[in-house]
Amino acid sequence: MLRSTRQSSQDNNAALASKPIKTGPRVYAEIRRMAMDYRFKPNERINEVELAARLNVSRSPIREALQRLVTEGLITFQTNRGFFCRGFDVEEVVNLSDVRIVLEERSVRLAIQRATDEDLAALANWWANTMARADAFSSAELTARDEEFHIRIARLSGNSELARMLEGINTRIHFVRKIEVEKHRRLSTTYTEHRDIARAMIARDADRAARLMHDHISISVADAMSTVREGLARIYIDVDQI
Amino acid sequence: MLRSTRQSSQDNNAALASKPIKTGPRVYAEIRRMAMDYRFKPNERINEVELAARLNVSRSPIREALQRLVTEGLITFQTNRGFFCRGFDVEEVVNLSDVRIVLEERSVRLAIQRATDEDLAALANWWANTMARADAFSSAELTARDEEFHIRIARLSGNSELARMLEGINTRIHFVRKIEVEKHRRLSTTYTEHRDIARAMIARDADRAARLMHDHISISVADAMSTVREGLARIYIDVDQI
DNA sequence: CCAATCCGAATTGTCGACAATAGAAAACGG
DNA sequence: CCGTTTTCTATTGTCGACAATTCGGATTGG
Repeated sequence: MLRSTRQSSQDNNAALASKPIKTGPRVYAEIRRMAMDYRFKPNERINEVELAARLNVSRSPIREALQRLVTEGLITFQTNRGFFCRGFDVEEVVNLSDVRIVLEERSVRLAIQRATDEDLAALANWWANTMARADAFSSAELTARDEEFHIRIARLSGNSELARMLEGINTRIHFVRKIEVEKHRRLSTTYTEHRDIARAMIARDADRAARLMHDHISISVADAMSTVREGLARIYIDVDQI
Repeated sequence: MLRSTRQSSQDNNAALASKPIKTGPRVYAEIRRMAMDYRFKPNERINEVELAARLNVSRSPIREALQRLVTEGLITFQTNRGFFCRGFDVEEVVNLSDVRIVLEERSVRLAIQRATDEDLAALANWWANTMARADAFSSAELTARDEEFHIRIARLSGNSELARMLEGINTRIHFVRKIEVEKHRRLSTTYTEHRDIARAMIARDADRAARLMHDHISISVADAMSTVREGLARIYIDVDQI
């Protein structure tokens, strides 16, 4: 016998053990992560009912979440045809990275202007700590740390809109970062580059910090792109998960 | 006797005379414009049923549109409390403008690199034409032309993501632009500034174009902000429309 | 054998209904 | 008279249902 969907969704939450997140935001977060990780096949239509069934909710919260993700650029939409996972588009990544570079340069410059010595020291220490424990982290965790380094600087810039946009870009190029991290697991150029950026910030050397940031991003993006072009990166994993 | 809502919405479309736009996108566009023009009282809650009644649709398309507008930064949202019109926040405008400056600088630089001579000539001609007919335009039309000038450059940059972000910023600072246009109706500094930018682009003088763009934006924003701070601008109009 | 046309199944678009929640008003107690 | 608790009302969150549309396969004609 069927229990009401509402009940089952409650049960589901209970089953997830102490996760009292409202279903709306939860659904949004889950779908978002799926899109970030290319868990939908590129360019394939996203079936609303199927997704709804999988997440144990009705189509309403699904559609709301999908609509939001459209404006965030994670998926696309065509009237009467539905939502589509974006394909992996090299030009898109290049464009986003170009934007990212100027925003991150501005970000460090503002942070150098506005952050306190304590803030910058904390940043450097946090990163040093991360570097020291790098081996203990999974690739996913390392990717998250990489992203966090940049986001922390954006926060220190004092410009919340700038931070917001960079976060938006991050979610869209998440996959590229993942490639980089997995590829260079041991080859720790990223780590020293971040360290040097932090040092330049502490020295309040805006031009140097901006240049380091610029190079850091362009090099890693170019590297990731060449990996992609050589077909060495698996874009998505076709899982028959529950 | 009540006709089905679907029918009445069809009738509504027919009544609007040759406007066969689907209701979903139409609703989104209308609400978006309302938000852009601060037709909701700042910081006030947006009542879904009221809005639905006014636009002759059910709450579903309303909510979808509102969700999208949240991610675009035009309105805010709190779980179980609903959607709120953003207040007019000076710091937000300043932050957005700061971002806008770096993006527009990048925009001109890329356009200078990539656009053809014809493209740039067309830009300059179009603007010259606009200037010549400036007196015939309403303030709203002039504002639109101002926005279009910048968007055209963004398109010429060849970076669609850049253009997209600038469009997003534009919708959020639309009100500030409107202030500027209404204030300087006759004082045509904007017109000559745009003209000079176009000329610098034709001359392929990237540094000069970028600098002009930078100054153009910072000056107009600073000017608009002082107008706002002096309380000379009416933020919204309380209309008891239909 | 291929192209165009026509169905029928699958999917989206929108709706009205109901449950859960928040906020306001009323009742209560000090 | 003021602060707290309770009740009530207005609003949001989610759902299932149905209409409109699209897509793929079968059918037909060349």
